[in-house]
Amino acid sequence: MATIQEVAKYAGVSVATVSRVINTPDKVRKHTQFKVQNAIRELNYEPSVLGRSLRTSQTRLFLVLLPSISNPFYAQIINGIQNKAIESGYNILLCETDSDPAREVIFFNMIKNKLADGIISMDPTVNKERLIELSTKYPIVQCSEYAKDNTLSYVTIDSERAAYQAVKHLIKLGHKKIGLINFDKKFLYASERYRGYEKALKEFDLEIKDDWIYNTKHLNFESGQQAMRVLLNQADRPTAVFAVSDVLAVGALKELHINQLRVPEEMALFGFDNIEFSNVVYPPLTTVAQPMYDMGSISVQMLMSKIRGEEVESLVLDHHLIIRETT
Amino acid sequence: MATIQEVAKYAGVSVATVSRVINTPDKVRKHTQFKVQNAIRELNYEPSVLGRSLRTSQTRLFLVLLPSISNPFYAQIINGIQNKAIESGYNILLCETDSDPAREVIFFNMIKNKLADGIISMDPTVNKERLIELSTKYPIVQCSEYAKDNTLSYVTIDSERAAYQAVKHLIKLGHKKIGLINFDKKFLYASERYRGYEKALKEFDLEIKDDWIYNTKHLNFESGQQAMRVLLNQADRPTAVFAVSDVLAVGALKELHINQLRVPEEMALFGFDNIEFSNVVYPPLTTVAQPMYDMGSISVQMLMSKIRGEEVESLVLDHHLIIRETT
DNA sequence: CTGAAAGCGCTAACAG
DNA sequence: CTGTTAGCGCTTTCAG
Repeated sequence: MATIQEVAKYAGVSVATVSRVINTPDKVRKHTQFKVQNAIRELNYEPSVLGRSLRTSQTRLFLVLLPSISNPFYAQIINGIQNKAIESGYNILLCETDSDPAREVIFFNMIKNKLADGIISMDPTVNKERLIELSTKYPIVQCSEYAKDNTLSYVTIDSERAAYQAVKHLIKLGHKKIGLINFDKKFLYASERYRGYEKALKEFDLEIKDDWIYNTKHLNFESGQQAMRVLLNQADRPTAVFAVSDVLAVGALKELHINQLRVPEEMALFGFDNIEFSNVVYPPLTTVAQPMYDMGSISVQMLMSKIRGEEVESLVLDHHLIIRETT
Repeated sequence: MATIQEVAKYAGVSVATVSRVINTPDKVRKHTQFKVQNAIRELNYEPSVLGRSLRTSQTRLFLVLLPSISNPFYAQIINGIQNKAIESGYNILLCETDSDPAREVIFFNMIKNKLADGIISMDPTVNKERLIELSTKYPIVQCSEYAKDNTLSYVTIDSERAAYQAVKHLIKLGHKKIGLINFDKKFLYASERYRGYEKALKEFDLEIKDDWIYNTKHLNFESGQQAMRVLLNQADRPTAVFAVSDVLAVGALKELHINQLRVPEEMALFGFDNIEFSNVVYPPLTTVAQPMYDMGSISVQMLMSKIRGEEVESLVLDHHLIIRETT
């Protein structure tokens, strides 16, 4: 790679002028501009982000933190993020934290080190205190998952209400015994969806039975399957189950197949997230759709505002139920 | 963030000494070390990657190029990459190219700009010429997908042989009419898997019928489903189908469900990749397992060797068939 | 409109 | 063992 000095020498001007041609062309005479442009082309020059960053402290890059790329839920959000970012002249780097605090620190340091201009965090396992502290100094936006702290901006949905509606839908269908496959309640959305579940059951005077609630440790197919196995093993088992994530629901569905239970006749199932898989399994999964693409692109807009130093309002987007064939 | 100067002043030493304490502690007296360590702690100092990079031209970061994170095939490879990278003191940045050449350029520029020390490319759509050219200057390794060019290192499997074995397995089961759901043959693995398919059929004197071969444009569930729909619509339809990717196979399976065909009795199905989902669908998919984790970690080792300036041998790893219930 | 020069944070000779 | 200093590639005053 040629450096700015080489270009300057080649064009017979100073480095300052080269820099001006690149950043503020109006301040340079047309003729000089032309000479420099020519040198740039000839030498195949590209400004070094490193040198520039060191000087200006901006990289036009931002970090997207997510726990694991194997959860398809993130795929579409990232799509939205990526498109909007590129539109705004930014690039994104995906950072898989694997829910490992040590790894998180590495990525946080990247922003401290000015290797990135901002962070979109989608990681529910993120250290909230650290995130809040960091957000006082650097542009940070939370997407989907969020900490209950008003110094931190987020874009998300109303999980409690969505869960409430899902369970209500099961009730309207005549179900009286409704199970819940939940994720570890230390995650905000898990506890919110639990509350929605609870609220619906209470409203219709239905029993909330501990035996019908299973909290998984992990968010993968196997956990969902195992949860359903436990639920099925009860003498008095539920006739419908609400799973707080499609990944869990799909795993649960597998267990139903293994036990040759007819879905939804012998067991109804309601998922959450509307991941691509949910429409490929058989029968297609009834689920809650989040506006994933929008969540992604909006979080970028929010981040851009923050970078510009503007005040940013957090946002709760609409969801909707997608009734397919498991209910 | 505190700078090295502030630390130096606080500790009452020169910046050089601070730098030494960080990079080559042995060259510093214990007592001085202690003072500096203390200052570092007090001021919460972390070396700026930017300043360091500008000076040393290394970031201990590398880029992982992949077309799309929504293909679960990559998840496990990335796992292998990530673990090995961290072990080696490196960090990775995931770069989704979306098969968009423009985006590719951005990431390639990052390495030219010394923002990363190396690249692992898993993108089959990557511009091969550019990659080859780049690889003469920068450390680059291909993982899974590869260009047939011996200047470029890769780690992969023998796709042709794997496909051959898969189809042979179907033949041994008594199938005489075997369809193929393939991906665009401009991708090397697609053409290799095609060759394996062809070879097996020829060996057993079975008909290779164009109508039984469908090349999808995209690599997603829907394409697989559509492919199977076409295959089923034939008057003389195959009794078994080999799909070159689990994603396609899973989509195909959905179409079989919709048509109420019993699997494998009325239609057998063989996938490829052993993605997590393949064992969750019903019936569980027979497929080819690639050593994804190993591919990931080996590609890191290869990249490290390259960074150290060593010669690197490309590698073809073993695969194996996983016979589940769709055959 | 253009050039000279300072400096972003760091490392690595070089001297002592 | 430690300090001084040049310089990585760039942008940005400040003069002219």
